[in-house]
Amino acid sequence: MNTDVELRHLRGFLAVADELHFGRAAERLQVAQPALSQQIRRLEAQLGTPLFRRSTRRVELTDAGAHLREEARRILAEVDAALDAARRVGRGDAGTLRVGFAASVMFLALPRLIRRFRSAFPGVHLELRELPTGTQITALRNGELEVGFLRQLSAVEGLRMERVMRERLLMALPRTHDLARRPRLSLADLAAEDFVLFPRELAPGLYTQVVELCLDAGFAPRVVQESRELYTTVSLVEAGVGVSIIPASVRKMGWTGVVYRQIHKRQAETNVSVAWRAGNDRAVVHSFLQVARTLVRG
Amino acid sequence: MNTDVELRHLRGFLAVADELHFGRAAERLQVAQPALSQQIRRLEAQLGTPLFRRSTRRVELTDAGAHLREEARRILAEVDAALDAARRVGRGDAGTLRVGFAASVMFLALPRLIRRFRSAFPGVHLELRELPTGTQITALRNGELEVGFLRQLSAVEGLRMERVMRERLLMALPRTHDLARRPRLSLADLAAEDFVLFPRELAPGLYTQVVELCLDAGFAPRVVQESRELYTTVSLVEAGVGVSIIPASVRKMGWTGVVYRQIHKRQAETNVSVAWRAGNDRAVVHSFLQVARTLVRG
DNA sequence: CATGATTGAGATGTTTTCGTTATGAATACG
DNA sequence: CGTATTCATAACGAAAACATCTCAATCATG
Repeated sequence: MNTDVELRHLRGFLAVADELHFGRAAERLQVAQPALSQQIRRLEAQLGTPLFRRSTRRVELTDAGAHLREEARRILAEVDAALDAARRVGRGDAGTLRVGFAASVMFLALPRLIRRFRSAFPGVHLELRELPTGTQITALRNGELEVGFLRQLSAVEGLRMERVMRERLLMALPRTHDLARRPRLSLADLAAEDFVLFPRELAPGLYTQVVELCLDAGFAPRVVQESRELYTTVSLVEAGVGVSIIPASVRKMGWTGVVYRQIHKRQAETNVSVAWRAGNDRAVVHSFLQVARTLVRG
Repeated sequence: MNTDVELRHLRGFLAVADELHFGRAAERLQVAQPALSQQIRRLEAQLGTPLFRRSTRRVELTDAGAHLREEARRILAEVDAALDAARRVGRGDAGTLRVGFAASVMFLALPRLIRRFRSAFPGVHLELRELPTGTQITALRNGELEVGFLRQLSAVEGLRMERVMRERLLMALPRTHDLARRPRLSLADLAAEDFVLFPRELAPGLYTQVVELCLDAGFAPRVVQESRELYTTVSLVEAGVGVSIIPASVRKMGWTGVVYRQIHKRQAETNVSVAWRAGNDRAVVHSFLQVARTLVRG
């Protein structure tokens, strides 16, 4: 039906429609004038209707030509856009990327990473989903997720991982608290204190790690208050509700009524890894990983 | 830049993207398989990115390919649509047609004509404008209007005209009126009556004609009430406000409280002509005229 | 593990298509 | 009335797209 019409014909037609002059249009297209005449004659034959009314002295569009002109202009622009978009997707500058993250990672540098990635690859649409580590791992394997941020130590079959962040856990206590006067604290010093912690289900890995740290220190933390946002947690600490154990990056929030103390244990450290399916060669993924790796250096 | 990409390449790509099989796609396109391989290799070279990940046993889309697939499908559909539209415009089955009409024509068969045209050429968009005859004539010459309906008797330089309707003017009076009992009336019998007429500016030609008819009969009509819509005029007549002179087609409205009487004069006739610019060969215009001419026969 | 079937890619010759040059015809303009 | 401009036509040549044949790789199957 229309399968003999090629973009070349539309390009030629558009040039003549713009110039209303076969000679100038041919020059613009870098072809000889008779070639253009033939192209357009063929197009007109295909359509079964003239596109120009031409004498040797004047060229003007017919109704059909005027209509086709607008359409041709749009279509050619769309082809360009589509091809450029495909190029960008091929380079990893565009497309959709599904990123999962364990809740506790939100406390860390994820927001900064997202911002950094968005500015580096503005064409990429990010789908962010908060998911428990286990769910992420299956989702990554199923291809429902391209990238995951999780607290996973051991290797997982079929996935590749890289540590992107390591940060210490700190004790946080109210400035008004008696213990706050001492420059050094051991975890055991908190044995009798009230704790403010996030709920276990929100970040099971981190929760377990915190509890185990306490058990190592010889006590089980008495949680008097739960809080889903780290921001709230710290403000509760400041208000004197209790003490807490939080990732070091929180210090940057700049709460004046809270003091932080090192936990002198090797396990008092949280590792955040970025994970992706082995063999996933989507260019967007590598673009993202490239940005994620900048976190390692800071 | 993208000027080497042709629709052929998009068609080939789309076939393979749909089939995920070079052989079947080639069959669908009625070409040999190696030709397709080459087409797609060229497209990929143009884009600088692979569109398929292929082994000898499996073909699957890359991200760039998946994106391009949707775009290609849309673009090819749009090209088809654009070419079809151009064909239709060329045949006069589509486009925009600007139609002017003198106000008094609205009283006649214009609505029926519009309806008839719309069903015959649903692709054509009609721009209807009520304009005085004089304005229409200049608008037709300027190309601001393609077709006009007017009451013009004499020929006009540069325009072509055809009478599409001729209808008599009738006296209309309330059934309750004394004169309504007489089966035959002459116009002079209305000399002393109150008249309901449309305002002069609304249809100057028809207005003048009505007044001249009365003057011929030896009186000037005393207009006690003006009314912009003919519908209203007749209802006022029925209400006994006065008598009127109206085009015969109004009788079809079926007012029971109104009686109509012939005016036995040759001038008691209104001619409606359709006019267009001489040499206007827009296909839509001729499509419209073709429908307009059906009015002559009824 | 070997063999055959299937599938995409490569190489080569042919056909088709497209473009260029040369020429012709029509129209506006001096 | 002649000239210059401009689009169409014809003939030729080049480039491309395509078909055929062949190969290499992979998967299924006995």
